[in-house]
Order: sequence, then structure tokens, then C-alpha cells
Amino acid sequence: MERPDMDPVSQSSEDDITNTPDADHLGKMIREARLKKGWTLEEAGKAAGIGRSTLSKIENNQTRPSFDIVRRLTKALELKTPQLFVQSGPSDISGRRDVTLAGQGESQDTPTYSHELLCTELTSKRMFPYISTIKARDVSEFESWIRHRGEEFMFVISGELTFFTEHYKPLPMKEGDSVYYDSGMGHGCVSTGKEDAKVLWVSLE
Amino acid sequence: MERPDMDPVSQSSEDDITNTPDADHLGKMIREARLKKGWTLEEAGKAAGIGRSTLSKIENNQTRPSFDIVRRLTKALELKTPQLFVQSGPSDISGRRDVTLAGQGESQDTPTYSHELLCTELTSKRMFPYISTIKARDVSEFESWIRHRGEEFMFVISGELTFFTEHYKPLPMKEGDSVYYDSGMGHGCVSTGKEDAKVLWVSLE
DNA sequence: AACTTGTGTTTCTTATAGGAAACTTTTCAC
DNA sequence: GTGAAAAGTTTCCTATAAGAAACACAAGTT
Repeated sequence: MERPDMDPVSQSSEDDITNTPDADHLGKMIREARLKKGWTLEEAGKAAGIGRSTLSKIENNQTRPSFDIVRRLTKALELKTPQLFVQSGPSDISGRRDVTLAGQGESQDTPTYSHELLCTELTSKRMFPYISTIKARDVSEFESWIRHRGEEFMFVISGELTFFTEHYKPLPMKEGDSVYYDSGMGHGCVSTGKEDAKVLWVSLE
Repeated sequence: MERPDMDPVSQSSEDDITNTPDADHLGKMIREARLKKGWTLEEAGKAAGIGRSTLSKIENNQTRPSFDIVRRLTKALELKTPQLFVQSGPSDISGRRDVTLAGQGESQDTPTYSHELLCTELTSKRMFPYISTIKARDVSEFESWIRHRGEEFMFVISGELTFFTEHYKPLPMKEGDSVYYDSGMGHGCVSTGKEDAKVLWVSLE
């Protein structure tokens, strides 16, 4: 972690839990996001529904904004929420990598899918990649919707399949196609080719 | 007694963000997480460094906690931060999906790679999937390290390549292999086969 | 130069978050 | 049942967040 400027500019506050190493993280991120959008304090404030003075103070870490305010800002500025919470801790992947060779992942089977979990040694990672072989061959074998909080990306490695999600029409997919979706919607696959369909999933809660 | 002060007193704007349907989402989640841990208000408060009265009010949505307080709670209760931010709204992936057919992604080229960005219509997504064709064929063509905050997953679709990361030995990879790594470490690829190497990357900031 | 416009910062005031303690409810003992 | 201890809620007070307006400081414009 880099600490470019920890200046006495910030008021002579004392102890306080908020003075964590990355206490000025939030303001920096928000300013960065705002500038990236090319917005002024006025514009960003309006987009988020807050005053420009408030925003100025937040960006300069002169105030401890409420959660609501931060939420509005993250929405307006479309910034990634998890990183707002990052606090250097033990469960970090800093400087690490984890390799899984073809076919060497951790097996995990269900009636409808045969999963191979990838890169499972790195337990602190936030995304969960796995390769699945779709066993279901027709809709009758299709069990109930899968549904879990988060978002998911799917890429078809080989074969042909139909991808179902609530609120949408069935989606025929073939090698090289991909889809990104809210995994809170019910979803599932059925193989429609002669051979097994293989897909790569990356899941994020 | 519920929602004592959620009256139309609030500002004129139609899309007042605080008046979302899930305004009491936060309190519910926190209480749920606390009970899951089997903690009392006292215990949870102590773990997070806040008073039990404050926590009580937060759980009952009688207050709008500061971002700091929420951050401490998420840490103490180990709850997933993104879901605290979920709000039904336009820039949310709730109930959405985005398909990209093979070869139909958005092209983006660099001297060393040819990228095809996937599922770019869904701007609010948190993971960024793309397929890359590695142009570099020997180490001399290899430019400087790529390095960006976050984590990354890579899956070899076809071809052979060597994957480099700081602090590690070069990693020969072939079809079906995958690697997950801290993308803050310098990293990069060189194609080592006769044909172009194709990989799928999923990046998360 | 003075005037304007646009951007960010600093007062100043009011509403309210957050903690201590008082109060209420639940749980469990006997 | 009664009493005691524990868990949760509400009250009260102080510290402070958030917005309005004043202020500062540019970069044009005439």
C-alpha cells in the first residue's frame, strides 16, 4: 500500500479508529471517480443528490459521510463498492497467484452439472471460477432455477446449450458465446448438442 | 411502529434515492448477520467498536449510520459489502443479463494484445470479461509489466503461452489451464506456440 | 486593469448521529 | 407464580454531518 501524502494538513485529530492507515482512502477514491467522469463538484453533487460543499468536504476527508451519502455517490459515480471497504488485512491476495492445470480442478457434482472448481488454493479471492459440464440433455431433466446473490459471467468453451433465465427468452448458445447476468435471477442450462457442453463460469458475490 | 419519518417531507425530486423501496434493507441485513453469529447487541457492538444503543437503532432503521460505522460493522460481522449497496435502480444489474456472441465483442488493441471486450452493454457490472489474442511472440516483444489494482482470472482458450508475474517463475500454459492472481503484481503474456494464443480474462477491481 | 463566470473551499447554522444511562422486555432461575 | 439477570429499546445530551451562503481563486472577456 502506498501512502503518498500524510500531511499535517489534516486537522490535529488524535487516536480515533477512523485514523486507520487508509483513512483517506474514501475521499481519494471519490475524487478520482468524479474526475474520471469529468464532473465538477456541482455536477456530481447534483447527480448524487447532495450539496457541493458536502462533496468537497468528503473528498478532502474533512468529514465522515453517512452511509446513505456514500451509497448515493457510488451510484452516481458508478464506482465499485467493494474497494471502498478495503482495509489491509490478513485475508488478502496481495502478491499471490494460483494456477490450475487443465483437468486438475476440484470436482464437485450435482445431478445437472459436473463442476470443476479452479484455483481453489487461493481462498481469499473474490471471484469464483469453475468449469462445468452440462449433464442435462432436455428440459425435463432440468431441475429448479439456480439462484444466488451476486453476478455471474459464463463463457461457452465447447458444445451447444440453451441458457435460461427468468424474465428472458431461452438463449441458444454455442462455442465462444458469453453472457453476464444477475445471478439473483433464476438461471440454468440445458445441453442441446450431441456432445457435452462445457462452460466456464466466473461468479462474484 | 415502522418507518416513523419516511414522510413526503423529503425533497421535491422524484427520484429521491433515500426513498427507495429497500430503505430498510441495511438494518435487516445487519441484524441478520449479527444473529447468524449468535451475538447480542453488546457483543456485536464491542466487536465493531460501537455502542449497543447505536446498533439497536441501526438495526431498526431509526438512524442513518455513518459510512465509518457501517464499515466497522461489515468487518466485525464479516458481511459481504456489495449487497449493502443493492438498490433497485437503473444502473443496477438486478434482473438483467447481457449476451455477447462469439466474435461480436468490442475490439480494443494494444501492441501486445488484441482485446475483445465482452458484455459491454451492462455498464454496472463489477467483473470485466474479455478475450485476448496474444500478439507477442518472443520476450523481446514483451513490453513492460501490466499492473492494476484488483484481482484477475485467466483461462487459456487455445494456443500455448508463457505467463509472467513478478515474484514468480515464468509459467508455461496451454489450452484449459487457468490462473488467478493479484493484478497489482506486474504480469504479462508471450505466445509460445505456432498459432495465436487466445485467453479469456476476467478482471475485478 | 476591472468584470464575469465557473470551480473549489470555508464559514455558519440546523438537524441528527452516536453514546451513556434510564427504561422495558425477555429469559431463566427457584 | 416472584426475583434476578440479560437482552433490547428509548431518552437525553453532545458532537458533528450536511447544506446554504459567503469566500477565494482561478481563467476568460471586454
